[in-house]
Amino acid sequence: MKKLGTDAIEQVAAYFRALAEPQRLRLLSELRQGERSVGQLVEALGATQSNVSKHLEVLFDAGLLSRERRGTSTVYRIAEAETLQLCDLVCGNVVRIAARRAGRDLRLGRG
Amino acid sequence: MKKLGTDAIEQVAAYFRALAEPQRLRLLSELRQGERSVGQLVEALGATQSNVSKHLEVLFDAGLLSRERRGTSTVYRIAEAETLQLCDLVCGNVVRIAARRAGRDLRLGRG
DNA sequence: CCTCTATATCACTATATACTGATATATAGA
DNA sequence: TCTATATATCAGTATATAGTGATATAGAGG
Repeated sequence: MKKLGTDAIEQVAAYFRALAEPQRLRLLSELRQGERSVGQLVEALGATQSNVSKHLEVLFDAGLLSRERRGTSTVYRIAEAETLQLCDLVCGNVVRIAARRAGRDLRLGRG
Repeated sequence: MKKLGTDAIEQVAAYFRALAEPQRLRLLSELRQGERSVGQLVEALGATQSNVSKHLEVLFDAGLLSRERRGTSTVYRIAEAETLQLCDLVCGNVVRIAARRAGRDLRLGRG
């Protein structure tokens, strides 16, 4: 990370913010299997249509998803392979952090 | 990303949430140069001590930072190299998304 | 113990946003 | 045009959290 300007920092924060929500991560997880219509996603998550639509909008605005109108439906898909790479990296980090914490807890604060 | 349980999803979201704040990204950017005391970070960001301390707590709780008491000071550092890798990846994504948007804007909605 | 300094935490306010139910918009077909 | 379906958006509420100033805590030194 070089010196980032205020705008760039805010953009990066916005990117992370889009990912900082369980429901949106579930949507990404679902879309990882392939493109899906809003209705299919509503079904898959068991959430309200309004809720899913709004979260999809957030992900789309953040540039994480692309979409395409198909008849009366809108089909969403993950915009870039790098998004998945990112999720994988974070999942790995989370696992490592959990392991580190568990280890420290077991050794009673020696980590 | 395999099927993640509710807890795991929430943990990943929490990890992203910790990163979803400009002030915290600035702290990470500062700490990328090496360990720093709270006072040094207050100076570097030009923020209040209370504010910096709280953000450091959030990053620490998320497992992104480690800390060490040294006299009356507390010194923070980035806990894992992977955290930086993550930031770099996101910075790259943000740049690409911006470029994609710019291109689409220029071509009037053909992207 | 007293004081100085560094840091953490508290009480409070302001703002952002997740959620819901209702409504608006858009497309397909009769 | 009228209807049905799919999706987007609106209005309202509840909750989370960023920010501030004040206070509490902890270590160093007299």
